[in-house]
Amino acid sequence: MHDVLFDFISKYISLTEDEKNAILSVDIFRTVKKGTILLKEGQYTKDSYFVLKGCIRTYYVLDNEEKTTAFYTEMEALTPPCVISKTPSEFYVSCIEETILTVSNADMEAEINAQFPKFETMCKMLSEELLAKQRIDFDEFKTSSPEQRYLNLLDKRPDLIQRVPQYQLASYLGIKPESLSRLRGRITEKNRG
Amino acid sequence: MHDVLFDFISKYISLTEDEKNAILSVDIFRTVKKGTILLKEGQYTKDSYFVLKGCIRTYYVLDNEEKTTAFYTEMEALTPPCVISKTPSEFYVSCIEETILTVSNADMEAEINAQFPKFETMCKMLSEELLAKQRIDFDEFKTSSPEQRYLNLLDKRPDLIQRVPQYQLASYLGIKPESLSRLRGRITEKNRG
DNA sequence: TTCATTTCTTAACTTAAGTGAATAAGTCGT
DNA sequence: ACGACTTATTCACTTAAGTTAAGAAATGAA
Repeated sequence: MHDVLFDFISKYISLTEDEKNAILSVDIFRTVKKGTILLKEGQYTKDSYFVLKGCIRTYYVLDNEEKTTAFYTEMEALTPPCVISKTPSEFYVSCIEETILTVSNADMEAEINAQFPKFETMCKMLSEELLAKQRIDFDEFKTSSPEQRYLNLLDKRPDLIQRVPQYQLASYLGIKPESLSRLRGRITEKNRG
Repeated sequence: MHDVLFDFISKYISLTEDEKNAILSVDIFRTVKKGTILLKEGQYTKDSYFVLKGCIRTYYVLDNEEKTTAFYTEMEALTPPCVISKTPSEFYVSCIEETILTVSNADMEAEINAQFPKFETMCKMLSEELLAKQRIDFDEFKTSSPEQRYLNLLDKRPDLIQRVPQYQLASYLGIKPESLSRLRGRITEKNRG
């Protein structure tokens, strides 16, 4: 299981056995079951998450409706904005499936940095890469219709459509569940001709 | 003029005179006039931009139509995703107004880092902060209607509505220029009763 | 100032998303 | 297997965005 973490890290920097042990000695692996809420709206937290296996999502509750805005699956990391801004969280984080993840914070990061500074370099590379990736996603979202977004998702992350309830996918695509259902109908209609 | 840059940096780290000089010795200040294209689709580049005064925008050309997705004004930084991914750029960067900015790349950054390592810490903080900020923006975009987005922009960045042509604001809001014009009419209509 | 070009508005029409409500299908725990 | 609850579909209706096209307003250059 730890392999997933080290495979991920090795994309950025190479690790000696000592360094691996340094990480294992501080890092906390957690297994959480489906439906567990890791973070609630209004809570303060310093924790970042890294998904080793499973799936978590972030959602807001607006006008008594859940608005899901992101999913994190294998090898994906989430640092909630409230960790950076030191304000109460505006969203919830919950587990869609039984999930294995690491939970870490700035103190732990500092502890690892103290033992090998290249860890900080990795963190910088990682957040630059995430920033660029998210920028592309945002641009794609802005420049395409709900239908194009759905087809794009089908192409890029087909697994999500299998493992996630449709009403959660709907807000992720910026529309209502009824519209997604209709839109899907329209597409299969087309494909039959 | 350099003050804008140092004011910005001082939000993250404090600088000695020597350190300021180290930055000035490598950094390149450029003044570019309205309409100048800093980056074209298909080009390779290693350059990041930091706006000291003025405004630049990023836009795609899709189906022969410009799709503007972001604006950068005073104290805002842009590292195009293609710099990170080392692929040709998917978008254009151009100046909306006469603009003063710094243009820097990883080599220059390394040169500064060599002289004072806390610069890297600042870069990490900066990209983490930008990531969090962009995440909030994306979530707001997903969970609101075009009209709410426009009203939100009016509230948060009223300057943009003044300095940017409306057809560029439209795609930034995820709609067509005609729809933005109509939407604005609807709003002023409401406000008169 | 004048002309050309760019940007914005308006209108009629088409298409799709939002809304409210009812029903169907699927899931979970006992 | 049963009922309770959650999730997905469907329908009729409303609202707003996309499309096409024409014309008005603003901008810029000669």
